[in-house]
Amino acid sequence: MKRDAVIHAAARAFNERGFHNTSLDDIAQTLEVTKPTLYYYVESKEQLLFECFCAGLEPIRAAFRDVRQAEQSSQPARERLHTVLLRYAQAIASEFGWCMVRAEDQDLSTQMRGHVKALKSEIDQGIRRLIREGIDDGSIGDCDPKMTAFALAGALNWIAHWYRDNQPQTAPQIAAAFVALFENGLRPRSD
Amino acid sequence: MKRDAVIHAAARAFNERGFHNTSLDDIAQTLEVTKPTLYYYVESKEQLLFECFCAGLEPIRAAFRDVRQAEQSSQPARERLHTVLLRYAQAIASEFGWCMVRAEDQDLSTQMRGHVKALKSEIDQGIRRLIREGIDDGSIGDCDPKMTAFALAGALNWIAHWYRDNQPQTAPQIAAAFVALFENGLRPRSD
DNA sequence: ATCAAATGTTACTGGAGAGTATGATCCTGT
DNA sequence: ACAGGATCATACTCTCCAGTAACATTTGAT
Repeated sequence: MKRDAVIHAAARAFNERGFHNTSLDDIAQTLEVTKPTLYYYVESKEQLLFECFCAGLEPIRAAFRDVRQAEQSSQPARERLHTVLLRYAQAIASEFGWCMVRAEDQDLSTQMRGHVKALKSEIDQGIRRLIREGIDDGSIGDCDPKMTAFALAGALNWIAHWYRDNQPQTAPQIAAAFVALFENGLRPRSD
Repeated sequence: MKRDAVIHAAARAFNERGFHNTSLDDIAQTLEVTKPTLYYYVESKEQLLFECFCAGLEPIRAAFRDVRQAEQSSQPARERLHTVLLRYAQAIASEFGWCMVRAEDQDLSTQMRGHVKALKSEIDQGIRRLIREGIDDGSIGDCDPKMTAFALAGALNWIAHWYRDNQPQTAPQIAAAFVALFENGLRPRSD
């Protein structure tokens, strides 16, 4: 579907220049078509942003589904969280990172804003739940799940602000370094 | 100086509606004046954003100056980092948080963009340095200073995305929870 | 009192860009 | 071969808003 090409081109453009500094003419030019062509595939600039958001979010939701399915396995929750965070980081480093993380609510209509909030909240709750499970099974030390989830997600979301494709580290390497820090903390460990 | 009132009003407006969804008329209305009055105090919308950025950043720079001055003290670097991060978090939770963290480079002219980048880099380098010192004096475990600085700053910067004044937790409480997590890590500790 | 400077206002310009009206062309099935 | 939908272009409209010109008023120093 060419519609996907439009979504991808939009995501890349938003990534580079931001939503308001990207005109539909810009996106069209990238695809070597004209603006009305875009309107054939999408009904407004706002919807374009929304689609980019959803496209980028999907891999993260998939990660949650996977660990949920493996829930019966005796794997401690901290390791399941580890898995989710790795995939989360890669999603944020994708071309959709900007749309998921930096786009402003105010650029969306009330309905879509509601959708977006619900999806974001779903992710947040998923992380909190894994943290609670970790506290229960002893794989995670005592902490406030809400604040901890904010801190973890924040550090990873921030990747969208500085990551570029020509980075020396690949996304998985960055994710691994981050998760190691979260797990071990700054203070040296004896074990 | 009334100029400060303009800066503050702009910061609050950008915070609530974003840069591009805020017109100068909006800001002027908040102050019960008209648009040309703003131009008496500031020469462009862009400069307004820049000033907000600088105003918000200043407390962070001050925090670095303070710990630098206390460098001779035998305080381990991890504790000095702790201090800086607490003040950093409060700065991000201020009304200037949006301007420091969410504003896009592309909304600034080339020169100002350069300025902003330099200032941000200065902060980043300061954090990295404290981390290196901590590794050297043994108060921080082995880690990559660059990635660690990104993770710490990212988690704190992210506060600007979700913090609202009516939050149950105050900014210092949030900061304390975050720093505790960074220091101890998720894995339970025996000590 | 008076004249600048400082501080504001009303009423514009100019450009950018989202979205559209209208019509051309291509492609597919019959 | 040709009807009709799918795909795309040209050439607009319309609104919003940053920035400005020209003019009013207030304030402070002499």
